[in-house]
Amino acid sequence: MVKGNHMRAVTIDDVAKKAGVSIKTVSRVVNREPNVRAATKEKVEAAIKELNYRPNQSARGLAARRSYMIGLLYDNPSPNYLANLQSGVLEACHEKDYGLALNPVSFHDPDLVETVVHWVRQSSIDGVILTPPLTDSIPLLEALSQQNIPSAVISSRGTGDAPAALIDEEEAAYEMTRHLIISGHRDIAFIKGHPDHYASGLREKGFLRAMESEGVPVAPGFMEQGYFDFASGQEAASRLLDLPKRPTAIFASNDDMAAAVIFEAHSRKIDVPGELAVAGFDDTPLSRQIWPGLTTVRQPIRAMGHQAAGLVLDTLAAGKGADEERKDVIQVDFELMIRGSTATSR
Amino acid sequence: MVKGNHMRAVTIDDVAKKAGVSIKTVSRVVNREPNVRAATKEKVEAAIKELNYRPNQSARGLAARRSYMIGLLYDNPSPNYLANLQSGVLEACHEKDYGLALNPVSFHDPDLVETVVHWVRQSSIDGVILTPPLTDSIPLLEALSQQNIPSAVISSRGTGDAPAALIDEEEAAYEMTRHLIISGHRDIAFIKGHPDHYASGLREKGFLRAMESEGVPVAPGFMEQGYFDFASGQEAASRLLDLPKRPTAIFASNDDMAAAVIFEAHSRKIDVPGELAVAGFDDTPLSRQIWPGLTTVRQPIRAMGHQAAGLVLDTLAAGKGADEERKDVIQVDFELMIRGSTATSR
DNA sequence: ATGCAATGTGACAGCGCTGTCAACAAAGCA
DNA sequence: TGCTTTGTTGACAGCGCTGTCACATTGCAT
Repeated sequence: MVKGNHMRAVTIDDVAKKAGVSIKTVSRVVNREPNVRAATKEKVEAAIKELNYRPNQSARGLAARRSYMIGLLYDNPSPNYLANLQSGVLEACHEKDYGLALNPVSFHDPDLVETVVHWVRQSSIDGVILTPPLTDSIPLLEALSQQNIPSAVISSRGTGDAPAALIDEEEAAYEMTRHLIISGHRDIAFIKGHPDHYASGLREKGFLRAMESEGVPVAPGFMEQGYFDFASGQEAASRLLDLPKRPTAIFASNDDMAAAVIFEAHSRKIDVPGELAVAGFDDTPLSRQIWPGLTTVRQPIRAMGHQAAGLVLDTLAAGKGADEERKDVIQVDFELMIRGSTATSR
Repeated sequence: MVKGNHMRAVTIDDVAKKAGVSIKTVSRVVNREPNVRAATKEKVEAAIKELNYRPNQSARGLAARRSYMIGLLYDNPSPNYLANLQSGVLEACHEKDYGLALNPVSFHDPDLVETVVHWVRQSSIDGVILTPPLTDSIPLLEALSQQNIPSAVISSRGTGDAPAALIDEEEAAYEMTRHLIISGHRDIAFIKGHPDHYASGLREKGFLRAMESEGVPVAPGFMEQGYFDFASGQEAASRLLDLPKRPTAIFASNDDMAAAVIFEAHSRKIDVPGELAVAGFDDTPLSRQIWPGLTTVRQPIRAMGHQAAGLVLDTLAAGKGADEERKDVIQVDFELMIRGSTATSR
């Protein structure tokens, strides 16, 4: 029952002693504060490296009244989305020696705002990243802004003054629709995304704009409501494929629903892409793992996560507050991934 | 440029004042320490509730020399696996007011042990959860044990003395194989899992045991090496389906590889399950999203994450150290999910 | 040289909590 | 009844760091 020789971790004092300076100077170097002479800085950095010193987060957090953590808020996203995003965010955090706290919440929770604000306060979370559909909750955005909590949103509605990392959803949907039209389709159906997500509207708008600009009418019954999950996609597909004159192409607002369309087509022995072309949105791994490969819009989720975290961390580094109305919007490029599900054979 | 009316969060002093006791007593109640009179405890709890008090983690961490965080170590798992597991772990952490720190590492990193130990020390992580294949790194397990860092493993090799949450991998593979045999197959091929994972061996063993006990020989060339990812599954499937006398059933060691088999079959116009039955392992969402639905073994990953976190937190609560050789192993039930990919039609 | 701002550095308090230990109350025992 | 034992509570130090502010040093113009 040896009580573990918990050899004391190296502290700022050790570093200060070794470098022959005061702990405050070490603190300055660690926190990249100005007004440290280059020579001093080097000495300290050498000592840090030699002792392999890493500041104690609890002590830092207590003294500075912050946690050196940012929060990631999400509501039941697809595992692929979450894993990718998280990986990007984590990377950015790691670079800046920040921690990441996860907080799964519910968009429809009536106490959402209070829950989040209280969580941030009591954990001294320094900033938060919001993912859809939370990015579209005006009350939440307002509360965060008003409470002076630095935040960034992923793929937001673009409204609100939080910095954002996003793609041009409408343009992406527009181009995908054009791809279908150019491939020769005219009977194109669309499965809408979850109405809670602002992006759903943008994707729909892009679709409609392409149809209109190309002079292709949208047949009655060709706009179906979906909710971004497989089951809703399946239902929508089922209705579309039961239509007396069914579409020759279906554009679903995300990959899960597109996969469901292909699933339904398969089980009705409808050939994809021969009799039905299918397109999705997101480029999740799923799109490469089903057959035929799913044509979709690639969103660099991981990169967006990284960017968004960067935005929050920059805000933190800069003003130590979300005061100055920085309205950064990082728009990253999407890419059409053309795969088998829209292949035009003949 | 208002400096944010960061209304001071409620502290232990506020609670103590309101309850008319010393802060130490509040601390006792919060930490469920013994020797507090019931009446006192109630007073304190009332005050806590009324003020909506939650202890400051940084202060707690600093004073108690621990972080009230556990770490989740993983090496590039599938997004589905990670998301599920994490969700379970997070839930358990939440219940006990613990935080979760994520740490993606690399199994093949030569400094793995040092990296992990140092991370745990410097972040004062209180305990860790390991996921495959890290669970199979003897040096890592030994280091954690020797350094007295409470840990639990998910689906471990069962060796080592860390508590574990696992399923009977071999039995699951055995039963799945029997399912294929009973369905009338005799030409059954097997795609092995990543050799770094101990579970791969168990699944293979279960397969072989079933074949042997049913007196079904394994044809030459019917054991293929895979690495748990789609690409490797695709290569293995490709080789198997190119065989002069190809299998009528393929059992892949996980869903990603099984999906790849189905993909390959589709692209060669081989009917699944008519000409080729396919079985996987894990029951990821993918298995329901491809066509035909994938027969697979359901592992309750989320529940296992919850359990594993519970094991670590219990250790923490109990001995405040990993001293007493607790060798808990929670074995959870698996379930055969029979879907279209092994349907026996005729 | 001399003065004065700009720059660099350190002493020290204290962040909110837990561990230690001492004080005191209640209960058990002879 | 006095004494020990056990249970309950509080005073206080200090965890490792940052913020504040005072002081030391430098650069530059005079």
